[in-house]
Amino acid sequence: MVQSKTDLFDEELKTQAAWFKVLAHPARLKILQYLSEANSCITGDLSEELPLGRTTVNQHIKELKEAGLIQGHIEGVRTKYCLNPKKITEVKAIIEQFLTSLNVGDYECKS
Amino acid sequence: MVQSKTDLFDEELKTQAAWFKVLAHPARLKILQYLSEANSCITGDLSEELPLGRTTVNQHIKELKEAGLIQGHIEGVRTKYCLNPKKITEVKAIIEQFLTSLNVGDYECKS
DNA sequence: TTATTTTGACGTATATTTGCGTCAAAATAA
DNA sequence: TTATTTTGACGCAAATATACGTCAAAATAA
Repeated sequence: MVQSKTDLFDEELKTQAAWFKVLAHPARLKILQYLSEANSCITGDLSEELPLGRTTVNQHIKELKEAGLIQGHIEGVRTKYCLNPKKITEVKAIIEQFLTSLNVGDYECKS
Repeated sequence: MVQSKTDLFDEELKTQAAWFKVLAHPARLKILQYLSEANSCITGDLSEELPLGRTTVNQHIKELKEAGLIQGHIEGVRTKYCLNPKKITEVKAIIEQFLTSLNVGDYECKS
C-alpha cells in the first residue's frame, strides 16, 4: 500500500516543499512572470501566451489562486487576474529561508 | 492523448521549473539539510533520519545525485554522501534569478 | 428575446511520482 | 570458504499531476 507520508515531516519542511511544488511547472512560472511584467491586473485569455489549451491554463491559474499567489475579480463577462504582492513576498521569504539553511560556504568534501 | 508539453516553453523557464521540482519533496529537503548540517561527508543509513523506508530514501538520494546536488563515493562496503557545494551555489543562483524576476515592489492591484 | 463571449466546473485519459518489497552484487567478517 | 552488511537495480501498486474536451452559467450584444 502506498499512502502519502509527507505528513510525517516537520511543518517547516512541508511548507517549504509545498511552495517549491507550486512553482514546479513552467506554465505556472510563465503566468506569474507575465502578470508581473504587465505590472497590473490583466484581463483576457492568458492561454494565448502559453503553448497550452485554455482549459489547461485555467487549471494552472486555479492552482496559483488556491495557493494565494494570484487573485481574480470579475468585471462583466471578463475576469481580471492580478498577482498578490503580499503573498509573493511571503513566499520569497520562505524559499530564501530554505536556501540560506543550505549553508555550503565552508563545506568539507574530500572525495 | 496527453503528452508532455513542457518542451514548448523557454529553456530558462524549463530549467527553473525543473529545479523547483527537484526541491518539491520534504524528504529531499531534509536530506540536503542533514548533509549540510553535518558539514562533511556522511556514511550510514540516512533513512534512520527520515520517516520513510530505506528503499524510498535511496530513491530520493538517487534523484538528488542525478540532479547533481549530492555526490557519493564508495568506501569499502559503505557509501559516503556529500553535498556538491558548487552545484548548490549554482541552483541557488537560478532560483534567485526567478524570484528576482517576480518584481512586485510597485505592483498595481486595484481590486 | 435570442445569440455570443468568457469563464469555471466536471469528467477522462495518460504520465509521472511516491513508497516499498525483493533480489543481487560487492566488500568485509568469521 | 561461507556468512553478514550495505547498497543499488528492478518492478509493482497507489496516488498525483497534466492536458484537454464538453457542458453550463453569467454577462453582454444584437
